Amino acid sequence: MADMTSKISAGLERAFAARGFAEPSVEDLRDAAGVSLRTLYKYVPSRADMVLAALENRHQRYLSRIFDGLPDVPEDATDEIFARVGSWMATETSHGCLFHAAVAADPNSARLRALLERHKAEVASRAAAATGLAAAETELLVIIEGLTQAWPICGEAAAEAAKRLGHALRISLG
Amino acid sequence: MADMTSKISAGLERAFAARGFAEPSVEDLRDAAGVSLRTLYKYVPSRADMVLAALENRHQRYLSRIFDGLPDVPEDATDEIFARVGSWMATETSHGCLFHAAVAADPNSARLRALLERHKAEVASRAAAATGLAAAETELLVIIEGLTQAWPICGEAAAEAAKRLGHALRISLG
DNA sequence: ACGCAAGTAGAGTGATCATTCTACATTGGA
DNA sequence: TCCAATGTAGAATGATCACTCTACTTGCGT
Repeated sequence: MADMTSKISAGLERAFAARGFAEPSVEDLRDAAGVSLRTLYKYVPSRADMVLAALENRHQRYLSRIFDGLPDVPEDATDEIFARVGSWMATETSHGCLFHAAVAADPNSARLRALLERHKAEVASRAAAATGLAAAETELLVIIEGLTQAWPICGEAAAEAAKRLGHALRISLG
Repeated sequence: MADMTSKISAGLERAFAARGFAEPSVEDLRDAAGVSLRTLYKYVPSRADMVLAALENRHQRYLSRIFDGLPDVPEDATDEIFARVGSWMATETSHGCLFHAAVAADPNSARLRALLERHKAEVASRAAAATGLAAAETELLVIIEGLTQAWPICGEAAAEAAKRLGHALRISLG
């Protein structure tokens, strides 16, 4: 069932986001997914795969929450992206990026690294397209990453700082 | 002995930086510290304290590597800070900030959170002072955090982007 | 009705690992 | 010279935990 797969992925994402990657036992993950241990292992054959399934789910949710239905005017889209990243941090994650956290928890996993790079590459390229700042894709990524990591420390002030950096960048590009 | 304490802290920092916070067993940490298990536990009474000792050591090393002996001219100091952060990433850390990684590995530790905040607050305030951009401390923190997280993905290009953001920021502040 | 496909519940297993404990070695000061 | 402090080496211990297995239930197509 596709139902089962997405129910499990969503539950896993919630569990890892709330409690980190090290702490939850597979039995905790089973509770979060709302299925039996046997079924959980049928759809997701190891704990490492549970991490990947959770991140796959988050990737999709993040992209649609940040980039769907942005304003057409590039200046407005830029501010809106940073505002949405701030709101994402406020409601979904109290501490940093879940992809970086997963890699930090298991730095030797090549699959995890690959997923992180795919996620960030897509975020950067969509941001470049929506803001019309294609010549400054790396700068946009730096701002988004910085906002994400600074949020747990500075809160809303980080989003305001990101917007000001976006304006400064646009001006300096002429 | 003060010797023993700093030898142990340095070894622990090396081990956690190389292999993450989850993987190394206490016996691995003992090997990295170069002492016996008994002595290790005498100076650092639990694995959680070993993480804190490693981070304390890193905090000092990071501050002195990034901020010691900066140029007096604010423009030059700004570029130099970003260049040094890039060089730190290149030689010390392949993936992200060790403090964020530690918090991600154990999100419930209040001591770890406190240490992260103290570290970032000091980085931000020293950067603000050295660059003469005291009015934009949060922007500086966003750039440094962004550079640190984007480095594993973009490499040296992240440092160049950070420098351009620094210039744009200085211009926009008039 | 029936039987299979797919689910639940939860006990068992084997490995790993933080922490403690026992036994021994060294060293420097009185 | 002796002892007390501080170190090394590494074997128990006890808990946790990923993963497997057994036994039972349910719903659907024919």
